Amino acid sequence: MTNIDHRPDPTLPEGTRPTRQRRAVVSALSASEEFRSAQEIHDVLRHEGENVGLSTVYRTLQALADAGEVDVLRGEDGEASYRRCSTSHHHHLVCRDCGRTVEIEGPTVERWAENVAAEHGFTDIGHSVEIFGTCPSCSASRT
Amino acid sequence: MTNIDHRPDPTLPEGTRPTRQRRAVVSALSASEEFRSAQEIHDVLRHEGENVGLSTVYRTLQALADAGEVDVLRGEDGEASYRRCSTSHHHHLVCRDCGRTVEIEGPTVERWAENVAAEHGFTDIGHSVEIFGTCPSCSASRT
DNA sequence: GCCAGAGTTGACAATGGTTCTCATTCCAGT
DNA sequence: ACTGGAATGAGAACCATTGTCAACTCTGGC
Repeated sequence: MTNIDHRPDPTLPEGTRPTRQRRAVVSALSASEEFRSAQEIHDVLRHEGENVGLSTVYRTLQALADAGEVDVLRGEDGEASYRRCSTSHHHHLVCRDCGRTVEIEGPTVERWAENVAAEHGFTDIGHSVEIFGTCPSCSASRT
Repeated sequence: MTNIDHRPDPTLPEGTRPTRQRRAVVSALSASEEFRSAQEIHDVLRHEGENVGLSTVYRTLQALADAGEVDVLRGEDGEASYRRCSTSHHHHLVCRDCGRTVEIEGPTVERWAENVAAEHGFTDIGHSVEIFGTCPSCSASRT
């Protein structure tokens, strides 16, 4: 599957050892276009014969997330999902049926968020923006 | 971007019985300006002498959320928090230290989200926007 | 190569929010 | 009051996530 948008494979944070386990997690992430939960990644690795402990999967994903190497998305149920992402700041357009994701850039929103927050005297501003919808193919296959 | 101050007390969804327990949950929500987790509300009620089971608190909050009577916000840890909200569509500016919340309206973002999604052929569009920051009083009391 | 020590791992336990179960209780209409 | 369906609540179950800690494994220095 071609990588149309700029989403380089994640790289391990500096100062960490490139162990077999961590490489496996990274490669599992690289192999998938969609968001995967820690548990799913753990399963994938198991089926590939790569034995990696669940704790390690969690730890590695968290490290990657902290380093900004992967996106973290929280589902309605609060479960965290991870996906490789472009390094620049961006948001997501997610299909609520199939989970297909498009990365979005929006200078408009960035500025808007900054302004609104500043107006209220808030500093140290961050924001999260997710757009949900039904993607073309899913709305086509709707009975 | 306007600051909405009108936040009516939530009302029980139709077709449900206005029991003592449900009333208590609603009134607890009405009494608070901030987001409260289900557990917190349960505690508040307990201290008020209103005995309401935890399950019931969860059920009631979920019903209210489904009916759009309250806002649901998921913290970083995935815990759900509830607050009464204005009925119109809006977003939040949340202080990451004290949890203080300001409701935000942003026609700009609404339009932007619609457009972006439409560009990609997505339909049935919804979105979630939250802005995080440090509020004036919290940034003042920082050591 | 060998060693030492810090980094890393993983089986398992523990945590904690949320949901489920089901016997009991409450409500509305007759 | 009577009755059936809705609602409740104590506790168990669930399950993602985090903590524990002994065993293991890199890496740099010798």
